[in-house]
Amino acid sequence: MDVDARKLRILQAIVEDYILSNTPVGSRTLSKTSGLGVSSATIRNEMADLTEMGYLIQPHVSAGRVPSAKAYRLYVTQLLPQGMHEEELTSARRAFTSRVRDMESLVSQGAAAISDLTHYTALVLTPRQSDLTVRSLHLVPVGRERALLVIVTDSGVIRDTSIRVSSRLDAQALYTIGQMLTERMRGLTLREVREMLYGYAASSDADARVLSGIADLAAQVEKQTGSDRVMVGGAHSILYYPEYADVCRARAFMDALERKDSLIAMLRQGEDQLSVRIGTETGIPEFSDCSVITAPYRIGRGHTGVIGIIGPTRMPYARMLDMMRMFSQEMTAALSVKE
Amino acid sequence: MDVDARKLRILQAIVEDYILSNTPVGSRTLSKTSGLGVSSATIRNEMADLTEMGYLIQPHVSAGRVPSAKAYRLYVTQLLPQGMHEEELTSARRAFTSRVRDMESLVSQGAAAISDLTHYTALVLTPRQSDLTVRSLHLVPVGRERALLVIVTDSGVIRDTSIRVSSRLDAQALYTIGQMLTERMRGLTLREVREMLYGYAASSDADARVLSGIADLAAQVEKQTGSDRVMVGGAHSILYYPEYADVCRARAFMDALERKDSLIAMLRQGEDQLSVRIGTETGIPEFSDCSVITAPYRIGRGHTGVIGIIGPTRMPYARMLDMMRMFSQEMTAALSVKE
DNA sequence: TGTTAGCACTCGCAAGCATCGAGTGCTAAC
DNA sequence: GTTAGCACTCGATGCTTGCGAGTGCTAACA
Repeated sequence: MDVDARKLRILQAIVEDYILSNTPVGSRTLSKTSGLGVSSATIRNEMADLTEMGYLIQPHVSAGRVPSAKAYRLYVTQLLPQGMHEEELTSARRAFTSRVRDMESLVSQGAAAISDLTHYTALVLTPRQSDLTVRSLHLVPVGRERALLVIVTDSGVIRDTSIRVSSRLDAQALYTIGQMLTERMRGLTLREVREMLYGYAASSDADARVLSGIADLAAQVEKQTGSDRVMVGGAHSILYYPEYADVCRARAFMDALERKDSLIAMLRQGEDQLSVRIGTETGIPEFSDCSVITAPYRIGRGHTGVIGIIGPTRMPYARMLDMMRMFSQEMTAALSVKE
Repeated sequence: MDVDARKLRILQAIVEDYILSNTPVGSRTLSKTSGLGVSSATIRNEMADLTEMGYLIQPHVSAGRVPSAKAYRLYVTQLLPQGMHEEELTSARRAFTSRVRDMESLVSQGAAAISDLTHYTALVLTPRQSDLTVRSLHLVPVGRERALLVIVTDSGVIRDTSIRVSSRLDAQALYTIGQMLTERMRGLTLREVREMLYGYAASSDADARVLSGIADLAAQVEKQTGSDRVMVGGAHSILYYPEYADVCRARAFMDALERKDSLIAMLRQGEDQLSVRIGTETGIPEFSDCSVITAPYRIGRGHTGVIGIIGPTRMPYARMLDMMRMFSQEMTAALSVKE
């Protein structure tokens, strides 16, 4: 059997009706409201075909039809209405840019901002940074035996951590050490820096305090740069959708959000382009009734992070895709201006 | 009427039974399980008195009794069992200290750690910092026209923000400016620094770039130090309590957690000592079925932050009080070692 | 005078049952 | 190919009923 033009139009009407109403769509209501100009009986016939083909699901024999994941997939791939809601988009853009003005807040508050503006749960994956190259290193005294290590990379990203240093080192000495480290490490990747520092810790004949300081530093650098980090914003948004009126489901959803490693894997998969994953396509069982829209953002030369939203499969895809595309552009723009 | 010793014992038994079971406590079960050595009829008489006095509530005539907020208050004030669960406490202490090893993670991850260990929603209020005094300032170049401003205070707290600076300033110039600023501002409070910087911005005859950089900086300092910040951890913990099986209630709870200003006001109220607030004592309508336990922690000389947990009034108060006391000690210890 | 056994009574809860109505599938007519 | 008509399905709603945990009261007892 073939999905002809009329079937497509009916399917589109069902999906869009269901997205708004969250109740099974009946043939009678559809023939009245959709403006297709055919009677309910005709629509019933087509619906029977679409059900047979797996695009529609009947919760029970005397209820209307509900779109399946396959239907959403078809809808997103072929049926998305284009270029609407310009005014909504520009106001969201304004709200977003005014909130994430500086780079630090971009990643930490980005998730909250995206969630606020979409009313879905937002995910932000920070770029992996082991292969950024170092531009300079600085040591700033912050107290007895403590210094702040600042690493400036060629993408302008700062990683700063507090480390322990020898009490014999004053501000001037730390400044000099910073310059020395900069000279030796400029142009190396963070991974190389980490390995070099482990080398130092093993071979240097300086006193134990400096040794342990450097080892500390290496460990910190490794921890902070080697692995992806993911931020979740607005997890409670899900409670506003009737799909999650059951607390057990909401709980399972939120627990899944805590398992950062699987989230990271999911986000990394759609790393290079705007993508929609529907139901089981997410690869996470708890999200099999959800859809995930992800978009990459770039920081410096080719290092990508990912932003995403997650919500019930019943989602206004067109609007959300436009929004995510916009957020991605804004994040990338914000991060490249600051270099 | 008087609350005699036997009434107290019965009330204690009811509260503790209810905390575990979350079902109204009946006279028959109580006489069998509590080991009070009196019959159910006697307990019924006492229960009737306690109900009349406002300590117990009857959901309906043929259900057992449920403790009122007044009962919890009496329980917390007079009836708390002392010095138990040492082993649980030490294991929690170990888990906590291993997770919040350095100062940066202490505040940001503290909320998550406390929530994980208590299974309640955790709150961490950062100390107000406008009256810390400055020890030194540093400017670190992080890219074209951008520098990292690091403020070191006498409590060892670092506030760092990224600011815009003139492109004509290289690393050496920034270092010198940092030294100059340090000389002028050492010993001033952050508030004075902010005002001084506004003065600079208004009066200086340097070029516009430096002016705007300084103004930027002043605004940032004001933003980051003037106001309290509160972190919420484990908001979804609430979903595990049957009291919040209704999604509407859970939603109201989480929405209330988003209103940071009222949270801050609540936390600041119990600022100086370990405190329990029950039901309406929290001062937040959405939390009128909740209890809040807060404990102060100290950073440097006298600057206090507050940690707290929030959950249903049906809460194992003795254990949680011990835990919060411990967390408060650990936070204070961790923050004073790092000075 | 305080405690206890006994008993009638209350009322939420779950199960059973009838009713309702939105929506379907099928058939026959257009 | 489309449509009107009609019997049928089945979840949702609402009502009744029986059950049982728990109460309050009374009278007997120590």
